[in-house]
Amino acid sequence: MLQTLSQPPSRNLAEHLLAWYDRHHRELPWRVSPAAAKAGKRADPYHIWLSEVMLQQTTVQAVKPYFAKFLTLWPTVGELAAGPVEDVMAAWAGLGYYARARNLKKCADAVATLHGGVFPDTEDGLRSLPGIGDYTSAAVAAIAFNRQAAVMDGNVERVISRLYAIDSPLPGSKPTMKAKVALLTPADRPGDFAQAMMDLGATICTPKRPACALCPLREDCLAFAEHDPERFPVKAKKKDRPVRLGAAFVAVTPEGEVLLRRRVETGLLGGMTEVPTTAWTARIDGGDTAEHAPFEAAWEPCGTIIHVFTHFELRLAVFRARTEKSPADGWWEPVENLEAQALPTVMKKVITQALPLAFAKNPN
DNA sequence: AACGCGGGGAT
DNA sequence: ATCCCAGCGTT
Repeated sequence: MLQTLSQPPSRNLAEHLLAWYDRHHRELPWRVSPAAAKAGKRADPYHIWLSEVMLQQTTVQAVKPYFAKFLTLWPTVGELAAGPVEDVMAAWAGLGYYARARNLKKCADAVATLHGGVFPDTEDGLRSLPGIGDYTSAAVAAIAFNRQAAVMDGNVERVISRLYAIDSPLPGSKPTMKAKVALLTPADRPGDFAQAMMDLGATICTPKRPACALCPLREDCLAFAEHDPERFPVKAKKKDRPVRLGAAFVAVTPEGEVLLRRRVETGLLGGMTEVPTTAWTARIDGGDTAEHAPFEAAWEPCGTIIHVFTHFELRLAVFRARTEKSPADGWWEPVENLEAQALPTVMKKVITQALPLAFAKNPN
């Protein structure tokens, strides 16, 4: 015991956490369990990369079905690189942060053409690829390639800030916290250590009502000693969310086709598909919101939808019209094909408001 | 360093 | 209502 007590606490802590991880880790589709790893199974870098990009600011539960769909459509990074970006956008529709999908395709192209179809196996090499930043490069390097990289995401920030009772606010304290993680990360099993920290943050060291009684790091935790773990991490307060208004137009032909457009590649919902809308502004000029419709028709108001984005709330008045194919930007898509389009959630809300059965399994 | 960028689940 | 989620790229 004297030996144990005289060891650096960081080494003790990592071993303690890994022992907890061996018993309590979550089973995830892209994860190689410690038992399987001991039997010689290795993580597939393509699977780890794909899952990590999907998991950026996105919950495990939301990612699972998309991860399965992508592996079915594109079993290897080479097949993903060979496919058209439009198919990737359509498959990504609903998952959000669509720049990730464009960069996912760019990254697959770079791996295929610049790296012979094999992912770089170092943190720096990965960091140079599109859509891979500080977190994802460290995570893939550690989990897929067993590199001693310091992995820090929102979960780890919370664990570290509590462990050391860090009072300075995020994001300014991030370098300090990353240095702490680097000191804790073991040369042996760095990937499991990273996943253990994230599992701990996701299941025990939660934002609200953390289960400290079950925490393997309780004895080392300064926030627990203070009896107020929820005080951490300290964050700068965020701005309030403004409201933007606009109108959306769902035009339907007698043949059951809907007018669609493609949004510009950059910015909000970049490269995704939409129905025509007015600009989204703070106020709607006058009361006649149908005046900016894509063409003259008997536009019929059919209610308003509300959609909340990260930095503003959008309220769209929805208009519907039965019409012949009128000259307009975009294309006319049969209703039964809408499910296969790259329609973000806000546009599915608009279309459903105008055509309640548009996305039903049997539209009749 | 600050900001833009989705969508959904938990509280 | 509010917070948060295995963050990244741009300015």
